[in-house]
Amino acid sequence: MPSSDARLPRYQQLRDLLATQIATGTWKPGAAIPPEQALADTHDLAVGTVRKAIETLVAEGLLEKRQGKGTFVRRAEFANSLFRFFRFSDETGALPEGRVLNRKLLPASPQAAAQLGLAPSAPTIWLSRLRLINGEPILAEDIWLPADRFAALTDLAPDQFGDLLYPLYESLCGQSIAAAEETLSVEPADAPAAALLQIAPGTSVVVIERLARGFDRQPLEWRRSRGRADRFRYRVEIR
Amino acid sequence: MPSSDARLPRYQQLRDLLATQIATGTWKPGAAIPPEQALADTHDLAVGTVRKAIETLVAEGLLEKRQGKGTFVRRAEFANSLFRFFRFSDETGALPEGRVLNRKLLPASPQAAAQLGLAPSAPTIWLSRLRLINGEPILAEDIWLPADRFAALTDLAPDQFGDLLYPLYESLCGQSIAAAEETLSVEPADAPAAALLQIAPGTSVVVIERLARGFDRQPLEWRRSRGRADRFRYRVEIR
DNA sequence: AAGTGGTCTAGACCACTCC
DNA sequence: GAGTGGTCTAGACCACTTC
Repeated sequence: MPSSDARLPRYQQLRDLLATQIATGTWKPGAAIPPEQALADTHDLAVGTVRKAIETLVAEGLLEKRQGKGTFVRRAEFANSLFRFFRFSDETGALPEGRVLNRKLLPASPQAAAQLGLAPSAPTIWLSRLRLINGEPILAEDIWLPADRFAALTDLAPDQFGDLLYPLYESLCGQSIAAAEETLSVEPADAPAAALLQIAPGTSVVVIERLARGFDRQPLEWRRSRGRADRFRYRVEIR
Repeated sequence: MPSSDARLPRYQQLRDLLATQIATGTWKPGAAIPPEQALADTHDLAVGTVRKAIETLVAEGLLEKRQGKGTFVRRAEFANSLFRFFRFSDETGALPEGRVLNRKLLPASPQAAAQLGLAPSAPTIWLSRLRLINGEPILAEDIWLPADRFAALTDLAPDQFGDLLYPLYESLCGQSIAAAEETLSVEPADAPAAALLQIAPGTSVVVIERLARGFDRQPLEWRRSRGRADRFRYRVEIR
């Protein structure tokens, strides 16, 4: 379990404790955690040690400090942080529409199982989803989620998913996405993808494969997106 | 110049000073900087303050600590850190060959001037370069460099550039690449690119535009690379 | 004025590396 | 054993926010 080893430095132990409390909702996103002095008193630590624990959580993106006001649990803005890397021809940065076309309980595909660290054919929730800008289809997505963690999604009608999935994962399933790895490649469109994207079969599409992880680095979502190459624009900063 | 503002926190001033000394070669890459206590004495600071300055430089990737041994100037491993994002069909991770085909002193193109922050038509060094894996052309690159900072490259024969440019920038011109921004897109190959990549004109190619910056965030290199889409594989970690 | 985080100090002891 | 960074303390004063 994530219970801290007593041989670890004290600021690490406090960091782990605070991380657990944040994850289990002791303080809601946007709320303030206790002042540094209070934490120091209750845990019998020097303020400097508390500060170091908090600093690491700030660096990890879990907390946010505001001078003179306090230290706050950060709202997960992954919709922005992940999707602002996409810039299709529409330069307004408008939020793309998300439309869930299909949802099924399926045994994991070999690739999805391997990526998510599940047993072969473990139960997963599969989503087929289309993303549109100005009503024009841009991305066709296949999404696999471990069925046990995301059971709540089976009760939701497809038209109730909304434009963003990650806030839904958080509010409905208690699963927060903290980081992701993406791999990009190019391939010819197969017939179903071509139909969804309204392009000729065989036209080049960009493939974005994403493995999204929680704060504990556990894989939570495996996603394979295919996008129109002519509208594709992807921006990255390197170290 | 980058001389620190006295109103800044002292650890920031020390950070700036150390960064400048690293950039100007006071300590060579791989060498140790003075111990924390020595820095505290010479700059009349508490050790804790020195530690904070060093911590930020470690976080920025300029320094590296080794417990019990000292704090060292990090060797720039940009060959790895930048190019390991590329994984073409050759999965061995073999270093691609780099071949400079042409080098000219040219007035900057409008796009290059804008990206590099130069005056229109400012003098630049332009390189045409081909990258190959197993003798097979993979990437065709156009590279623009500000002529003043990279003057030393005009004396070098094209076949003496070697496979990696960034170590050359550092050793010959004293210019270190610290970070980069890349934008990916897809377009049809024009005739010259198609010829270099040995593909049919009009075939889809991946375009990677890269602006590389020094430690002081100054733009140093603007690069436009076109790659065979069928061999393209690009991997990114998001936060 | 009271409460918060931001900076800085001065010193203690521990853990690792090298000789 | 000497020298390095790693952890931790206890306290001071500053800057910002809120009342």
